Amino acid sequence: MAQAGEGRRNGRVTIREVADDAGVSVAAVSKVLRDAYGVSDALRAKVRASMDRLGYRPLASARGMRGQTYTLGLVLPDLRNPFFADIMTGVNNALERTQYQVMMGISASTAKLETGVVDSMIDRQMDGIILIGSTESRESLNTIAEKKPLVTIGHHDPSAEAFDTVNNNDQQGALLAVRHLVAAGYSKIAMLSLQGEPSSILAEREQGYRHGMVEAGLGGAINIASATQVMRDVQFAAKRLLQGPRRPDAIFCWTDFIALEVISVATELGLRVPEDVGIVGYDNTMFCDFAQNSLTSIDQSGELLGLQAARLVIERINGRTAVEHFVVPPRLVARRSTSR
Amino acid sequence: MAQAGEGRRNGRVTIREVADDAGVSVAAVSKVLRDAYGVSDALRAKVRASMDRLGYRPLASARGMRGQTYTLGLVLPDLRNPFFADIMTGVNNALERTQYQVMMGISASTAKLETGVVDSMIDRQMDGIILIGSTESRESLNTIAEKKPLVTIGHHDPSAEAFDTVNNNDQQGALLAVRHLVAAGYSKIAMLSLQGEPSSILAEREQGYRHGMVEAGLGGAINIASATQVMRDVQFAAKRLLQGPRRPDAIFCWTDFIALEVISVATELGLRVPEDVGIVGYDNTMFCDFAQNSLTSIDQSGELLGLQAARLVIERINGRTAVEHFVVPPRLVARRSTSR
DNA sequence: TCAAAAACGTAGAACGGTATACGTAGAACA
DNA sequence: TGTTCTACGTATACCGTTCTACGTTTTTGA
Repeated sequence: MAQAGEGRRNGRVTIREVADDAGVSVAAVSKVLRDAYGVSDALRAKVRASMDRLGYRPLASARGMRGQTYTLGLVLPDLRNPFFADIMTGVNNALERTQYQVMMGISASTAKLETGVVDSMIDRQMDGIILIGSTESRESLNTIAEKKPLVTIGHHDPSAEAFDTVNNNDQQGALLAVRHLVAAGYSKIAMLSLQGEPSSILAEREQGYRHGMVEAGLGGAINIASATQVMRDVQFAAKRLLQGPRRPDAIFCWTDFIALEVISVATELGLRVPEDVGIVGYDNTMFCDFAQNSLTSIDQSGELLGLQAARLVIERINGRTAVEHFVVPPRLVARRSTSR
Repeated sequence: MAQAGEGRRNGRVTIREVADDAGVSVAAVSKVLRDAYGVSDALRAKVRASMDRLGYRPLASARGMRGQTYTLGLVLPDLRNPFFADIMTGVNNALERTQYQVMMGISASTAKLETGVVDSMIDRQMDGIILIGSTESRESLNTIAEKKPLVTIGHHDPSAEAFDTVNNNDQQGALLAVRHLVAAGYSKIAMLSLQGEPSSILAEREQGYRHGMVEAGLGGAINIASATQVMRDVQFAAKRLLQGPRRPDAIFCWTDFIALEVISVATELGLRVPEDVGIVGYDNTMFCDFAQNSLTSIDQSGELLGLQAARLVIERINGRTAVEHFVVPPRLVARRSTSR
């Protein structure tokens, strides 16, 4: 076991070899590497040339021992939801011209796994952490923030001090959805929410939904069902709603791919979308636009969220301590699934 | 900048503190950590207790300097394709009871970015690398394999010696698709393939498609179009096919989400699926099952592929050098999109 | 009963960078 | 002309582990 590892390590160029090649000290090379103070242009050029010639790449582990690893950790709840692809695009754009690299981990939407992933990112000396759709408590997040610069996406905590948050206005997004449905003539509007560890964005969306219903004088029709992200569970919940005594004429779903599944269930039950039941999703992912779905959805500009999160975490790495809470307004994109 | 980093590092428990707490040497603690030879049960228990009491976690960077980091790198081409979620499930299952952790990177399906991601994983001392849907050349892969244990998923190279491969039989998968379409009464069967850097799995699928067409006496109708993964591009290619002079009555698409897009385009053009045009996808991702899609697809057991890849890379880390090529047979799942 | 072997534990040199403390030369200032 | 800065380089301790080499105790075998 050690054998294979040892054999492979050979051939790796070290900072010492670069220093020898350039005829300077190790410290000088390190300075060039870090863009540190006290290097002349001539020396910099000489060192750069040697690095290129030898194909030198600094070892992140070694750097991590005393300085930075130039690695950002990004935790996703789930790989099936294409919304996260949009966020990643934004993150990558923000990092394009920096020397930072992102490594992703999956929390599978459970606090236990999420903690494990985050801990292992801290163990791996990530310089900063971006947490998407976290279900952790304020204290847990503060604990993480004590150790590493932290930014959350999709976690509402406007009074948080130790970490930054990036969000769309989920309450308003839900409100837009309800208003749109009401305007389209629906009145028995239900919401399908997420079951499991309580998440602040779901709380916000539920709040917005309630608000919208009351505003439209439909407070009596408020009806929030919930299901985990497991297929079978969603199908069951959707059937319950659509076959129950208080059958809704519209369902606002907390995320697109759940909405697509609800469309599927409705279709199988012989219900027509949008005539018999209107459906609204959230995130406006690429699948909404497919003709067979044509799903009305709330756009929360995932790419922008990712971009901002990356910007904020790098600012924190560079020393900012004042908290920042970034909120983008959501936008409703109407499609056929609600055009009654 | 250093300030923030320094302030945060404080409080981290080191192996020395554990050793002091347990009243043993640092080396002894390290041995316990690595399950190395020469520790009595009593010592092990004592050390474990101290580790728990102090909340000790070994620092990956420091471990990486001499030994392993217990981190596996996994490179995905794309975050939008839900197929990769299946693979990840398998990988995670395989790693459940080990101390390995996976970190993911995205190659965006370009060799340049892929090289960058892989290099940065090597810099970060990942113990092994799993590459999904790689478009790199044999030499590049060999170069990587020289440095780290490497396993590819979705890359055919049965004569590779330096790294393991895990695949489904793509040629057979395509063959199944064509045979199924022929049996359902389609004859002008086109294939929509992937444009860009040549990929061996696409080559295999095209080969299988050709083979199937010839076998059915339809050699003259062979028609392979291609498009990148960009939405607009796919739509354009689909329209070209469906509005062209040799309009096919069925299209075999290289992956599900492309097929869903083709269904969308066909629908918008007023064509009925499956009556006017039959559609087959590949990967049998969760979206195929939705009633509005009901997409016939080829299942390649993503979860199994992920599981095997993780197993193989760990075996290599543990010293195996003999090459292994794992191939799983694909399975056609018929749905409404081809039931003429 | 004694030598040899096995089991257990320790000391301390790596690993490849970073960053502090310091030396030296030339420029600027009085 | 000396003094004080500033710019540029260097030497080297240090980060938290691993792992080899070695010493000591216990067990085994004849």
